[in-house]
Formats: sequence, C-alpha cells, structure tokens
Amino acid sequence: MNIVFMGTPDFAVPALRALIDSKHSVSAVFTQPDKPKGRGHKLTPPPVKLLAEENKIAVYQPNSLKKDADEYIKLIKDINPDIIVVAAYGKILPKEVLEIPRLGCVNIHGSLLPKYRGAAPIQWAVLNGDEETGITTMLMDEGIDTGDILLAEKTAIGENETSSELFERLSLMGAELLLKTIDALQSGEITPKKQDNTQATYAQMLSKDLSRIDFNSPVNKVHKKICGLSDWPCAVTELNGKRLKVYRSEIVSDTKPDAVPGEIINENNLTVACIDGCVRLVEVQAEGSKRMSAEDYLRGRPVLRGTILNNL
RNA sequence: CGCGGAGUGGAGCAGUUCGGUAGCUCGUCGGGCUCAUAACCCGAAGGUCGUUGGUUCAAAUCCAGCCUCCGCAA
Repeated sequence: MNIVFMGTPDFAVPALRALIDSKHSVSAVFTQPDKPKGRGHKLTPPPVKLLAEENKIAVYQPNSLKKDADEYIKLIKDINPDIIVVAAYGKILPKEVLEIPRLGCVNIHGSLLPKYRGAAPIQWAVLNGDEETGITTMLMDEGIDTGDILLAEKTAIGENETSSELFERLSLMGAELLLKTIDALQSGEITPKKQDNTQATYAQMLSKDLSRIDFNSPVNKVHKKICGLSDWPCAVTELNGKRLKVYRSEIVSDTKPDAVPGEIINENNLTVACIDGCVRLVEVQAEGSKRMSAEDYLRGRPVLRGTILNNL
C-alpha cells in the first residue's frame, strides 16, 4: 500500500518505523516545522523528521495545511496514497485532505475512545487514577478524535507507572495496532463503529499550572499527580526554599498520619504526609541538578524530620 | 546572541567570597563485635578538583576560551 505519514513527536516514531519495516511503502512524511527549543532557542527538528530522513523519505513541514492548501493538496493527490496515517501530528487536516486517500485517513490515539479525546489522553488516564487505558485506531473525520473506531486494544496501568512509561508502551502498542488496522482495511474485513458521543471526555493539554503538588489532599491523588505529570511538566514542590521536581513516588501508607500535610515523617527516605496517608518521593531533581534517586539526593542534602514541603 | 545554576575519589555534596599540597555522608575492600543484620566499632584503597591557556613563589579557589549537564522561559 502507498502510504503518506503525518506525525511529529516521539509517540509517532514507532508507528512510522513499523510502516517503514513493513511491506507497505511510505511515500511522504508530513511533520511540524522545526521549532526553537531548549536553551539558546536552538532550532530542533521533530523526532519523526529525523527518522524519515534516515530512511530517505521525503519530508514536508508546512506551517498550515489550510493556508497553503492548494500546493499540498496537489502534492498529496499526486502521490495518490491508499491511506494517510496520522499519529500525533498536531495539526488539523482540512476536509480536502481527508478525502484524498481511497481507504481514508487512519489516526492512532492513545486512549480508549470516546474517552480522552484531545491532546493529552495518556497523561490524563494516569492523573485520574484509571486502572486501564489503551490505544484506538479510527477513521478521521473533521472533528477532533471523533471519527469512527476501527480497532482498539486495552492495557492495564501499573500502580506506580508514570506517564512517560505508559507513553512508551502505548506508542509500541499503537504501532502494532496500526499494522493490524491497515491489513484489515485492505482486506475489507473491518467495520468502522460510530463513537458514543455521550461517553466522550476531553483530555486537555498539560501545562505547568498543574505541576504544583498539594499535599493537603488524599495520598492517592498526590501519587497519581506525580506519576501523571512525569516526565513533563513534572510535579513540583518546594524543599528548604528550593524547587524540587518529583518524578516518581510510591504510596507507603494509607492511614491518616500524625503529621501536618507536607511534613517529612521519615528523613531517611523522603516520606511525606498527606491527608489520609503517606507518600515516599522516590526520584527527584533539585534546581540546577540532574534527576536522581531520593537516596542520592539525601546523601548530599540531608533533610530534617519535620521539615515541611511547601506548595509552590 | 533569551535569563540563571552546575561539573571535586564509585554516588551525592562541602570547600571557591579572604589563593597556600582536599573534606563530609554513603558505597567498596579488609578486620572486629553479634545468634544475626541493611545495625555498630576499627582500618584501607580510591581524586591530573570538566578541559585548554593565562596571572602567581603557589590555583579546586583569580582571569579568558571551549566542552558537558541542569533549572526558568518559550
């Protein structure tokens, strides 16, 4: 099959790689323009572009598929793909593009639709403490993640699993499910199912406004916040006047502690009191320093019992 | 040229302001105590102080360049 691929971040990489390694042929890759990133505002190419270039696939980075529509629509029409595969591309496809491929536009989404439509489905599944989530492939329409469902696959979310770990797993699952979906579409043995719009929820993009940890809340909520926001934007608190990022934690007690919320009740392993239990900070990062285990952190920066973590 | 922090034995840090042969916590190795231990006691190994050059009688410490890592902001 002749395929055009559209995607941008790491999540899309396994899918593109799977297509490249498959019997299908990827004729062109669309991805977001290089963006100034990190310190010094260095122009950074998206991960999908790097993989495409390694494999000598033509890469297009339009600012908008609407503005320069004519040029790109003609380009895609000339390629005449059987399918357009979209994985976290980050741009809306106009109707004219959606209608080009004979078998439609297939999107890989990191949730069990119609739950968690939108930008950050994986993180919100973790943040909300869901026990399972999954991958859905669908036929795109003009709405955001509203298309008819093709295939879906479930997976359990681990008790201490972070968003970035789940991301990794789901991106691999997504690649597999994509190949299955394409095969099924090609042989015509698949029936697209309408989404139940009454069950739809929307997973808003994450921002740093969410990163503050409020220890004056249930321990499970605190723990899931830490898991859900890792690696980015990452849960943040303040220890001895310095910002402290928390990448990983575990619940060590679910009985009400005899301590103020935010108080360190074990100075040997950074165990912190919440309203109805205690959470141990497992992996942290101090200002200007790198990520490290709580043990390493405490070796150089001893903390006194009773110290209170502040909410930034 | 967006703002800022950091690079010191295997790990995490102090020491840099006021230059003068390197320190803490932990780990490792050896020994001891103990029914036993991740606990305790004694001892040992292990560092060209990121890199290059400069100033100086003398540089981890002062000056300049470079490399790498990180926070903020986007």
